[in-house]
Amino acid sequence: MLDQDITLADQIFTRMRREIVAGQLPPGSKMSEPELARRYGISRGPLREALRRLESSSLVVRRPNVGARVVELSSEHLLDLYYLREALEGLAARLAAERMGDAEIAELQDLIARHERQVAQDHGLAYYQSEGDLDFHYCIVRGSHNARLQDLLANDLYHLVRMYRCQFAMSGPRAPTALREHAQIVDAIAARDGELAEILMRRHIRASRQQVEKRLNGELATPPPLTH
Amino acid sequence: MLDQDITLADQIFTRMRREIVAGQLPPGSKMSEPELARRYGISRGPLREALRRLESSSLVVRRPNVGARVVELSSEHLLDLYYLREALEGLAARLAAERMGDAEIAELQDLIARHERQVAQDHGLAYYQSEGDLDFHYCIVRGSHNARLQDLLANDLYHLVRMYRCQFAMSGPRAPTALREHAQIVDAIAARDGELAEILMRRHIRASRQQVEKRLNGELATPPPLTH
DNA sequence: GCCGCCAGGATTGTCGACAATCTCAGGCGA
DNA sequence: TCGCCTGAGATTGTCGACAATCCTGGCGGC
Repeated sequence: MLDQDITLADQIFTRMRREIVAGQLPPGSKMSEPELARRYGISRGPLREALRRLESSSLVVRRPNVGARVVELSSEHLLDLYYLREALEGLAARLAAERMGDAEIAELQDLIARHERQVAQDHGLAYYQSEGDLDFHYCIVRGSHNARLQDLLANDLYHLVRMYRCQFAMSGPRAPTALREHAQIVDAIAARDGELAEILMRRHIRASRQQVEKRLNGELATPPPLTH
Repeated sequence: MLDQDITLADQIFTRMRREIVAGQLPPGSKMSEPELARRYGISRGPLREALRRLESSSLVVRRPNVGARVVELSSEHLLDLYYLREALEGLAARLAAERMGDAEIAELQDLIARHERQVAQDHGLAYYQSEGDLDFHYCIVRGSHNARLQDLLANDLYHLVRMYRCQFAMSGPRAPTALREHAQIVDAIAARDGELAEILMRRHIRASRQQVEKRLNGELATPPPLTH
């Protein structure tokens, strides 16, 4: 039909990933192969393949002869993730400043301008928690022209980040600040200053991490990680 | 029997990964499922699972309805890999300096001492191209106490690095230099100087990358990438 | 002579069934 | 009453077979 060239296992993989990230399949819940196969109307073959791919995306954990469960979220792993992003996206920003074409940079500037209009309109409430933030980071990563970096961040880490955001109900008051930092990074890239772009991006992500750490320490009156 | 708790697909996965890295399954070669299943004496089910895991390790590429091939090596992807390692292992070194226990550091120092004795004995010929180099880096990564970073480097990237080393016949005259740089990094970690450890590690990997770039540009009379 | 079309063969994707393994409840003994 | 062992039940791992899809070679038309 439209894009039926995609294999059945791929469809189920994408669908289950979306449901896990959104929380419809809650963390820690057991994923019975026969049950899921009935639920999605497929056989266990493609389903197992989808589970294997979800495992390599770190969205489910499998134990041999026991089964698969949706990954359990922990504040420790969330911080691990931020450290990784700081290093990887810092690299991406540096490479983007060195490698992006002029057209790509213009597109990026346009994206930032759209975000600014949207934030001004919404009073900056729904920027950070929406897809807008990840959109920006995704553009930078794509601009790095490093296939492996792109694959790693876009196919694995960002889905995990979105999962944490949904589950931990993270939004925070960083929306206007984040947007300003984004604009600074774009300026550095437009100026072809890779070193500065890397520094700003690392600082940007470190600030997010530090805010999460504060929240986890209970220093901020924001939604707790989860209700157990 | 010994460690039969491992599932059949896991055994095949590990075995095929070893053969791909060593070059027994040459890059670009087609991996027919019936043929491989006969060859390893298993069915296509576990074999497909092993192929899927090899794909997520970037050792094979699969196209729907077409099949799997051993990944093609390219100098571009090799450089991508070095950029990633520079960022990730720099992070690992910083975290290691902050988080390693005293016992772990003593172990690391012991490893370096053993390497020094070995290099003195072998006149430094076979250090860089052996597993010794990756052993060192693996210890640092383990010391980062960041599960995701550890998983990423040890389970995926290092196998790719070893594959490139085997296929490109990379050794180079960097053996004594590399060992000296390793010792400096260990000193920084022992001094709990995370910032310095990161700088030194990044410089260490960048130097390797630059040497590879020179070689790819034909400025060094060393084995060419591959004979086509 | 070159390009497009078509059938043959092989390969991959998918399915249902059987065997091996784990989990959990219940009973026995100390 | 607590702990260990055992057996039923369910689940995962593995296998072989069928259907859908793709590559290869040859043929006909321009």
